Amino acid sequence: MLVRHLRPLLRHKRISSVEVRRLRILRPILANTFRRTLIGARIVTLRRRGKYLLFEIQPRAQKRPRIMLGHLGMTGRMYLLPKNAPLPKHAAVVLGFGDERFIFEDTRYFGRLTFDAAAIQDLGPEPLSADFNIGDFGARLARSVQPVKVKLLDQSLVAGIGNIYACEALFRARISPGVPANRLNAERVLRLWRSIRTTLTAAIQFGSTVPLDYARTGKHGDLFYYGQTSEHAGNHEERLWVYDREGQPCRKCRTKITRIVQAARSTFYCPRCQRA
DNA sequence: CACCATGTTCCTTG
DNA sequence: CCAAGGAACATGGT
Repeated sequence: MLVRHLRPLLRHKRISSVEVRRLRILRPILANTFRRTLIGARIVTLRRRGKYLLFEIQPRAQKRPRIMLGHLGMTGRMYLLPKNAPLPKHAAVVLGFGDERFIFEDTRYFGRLTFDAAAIQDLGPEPLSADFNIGDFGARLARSVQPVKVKLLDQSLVAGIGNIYACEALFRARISPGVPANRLNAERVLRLWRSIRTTLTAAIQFGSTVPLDYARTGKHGDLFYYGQTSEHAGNHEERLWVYDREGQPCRKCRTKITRIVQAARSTFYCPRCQRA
């Protein structure tokens, strides 16, 4: 969603200034290398890989384009502001273009903006692409004794699933989160494979979980924000089946949603709909 | 003060 | 070498 929103706004633009306000965001590269590559460079296009944004950059003095990786971590935001607008408190990197500025804001500074490609080397397949092969998926699950919920967060198994959609996909697949990955039978593996795809497809339909038009959407109501173009915008109370719904009735069977902790992360599930 | 938070990486242990 | 668990990173909301 963010890529779709930003791509037309950034495409073909030339970067005139680079301000790094939080070095940590560039890890492991140095601010000088980062600046040297970007000043005067043109943004060719934007893509996505898992949770990473890929900025294709054509540096001024080099032939080959370079790929800059962006990751939002937990609290990262990327958006454009007019040049005269005040910078937010946690602006980590600011790129100037003519009369606008691209802002990478990140309250907790867990996000990244870097040319280090190592981060995407070991990513698993894109779940909505033909690369997401059910045979490989089942084989990987069969080799792990980890609880299936924890395994879904492994980015080398499938790229891009985070804590929210791991919970949501398991609900749709009617699988209990604590089941060891290698104890899922073929039927459950198939249900999980399909649920990952329907969960993510629905999430894209509903809209983004981050504000896409920050300048206009300054108001922060709940955990979620919606893109202006979403057909379902405003329908957020219907959006999630289990995530962050501890104690509330399951939308299918009215049983109270349970919260447990796995690998130091919250897992939400319906103990009746999702059985071991 | 307590606990919680959309994520990844590093360190330790087995 | 690998897998798994936990802490660390850093800030803010409740």
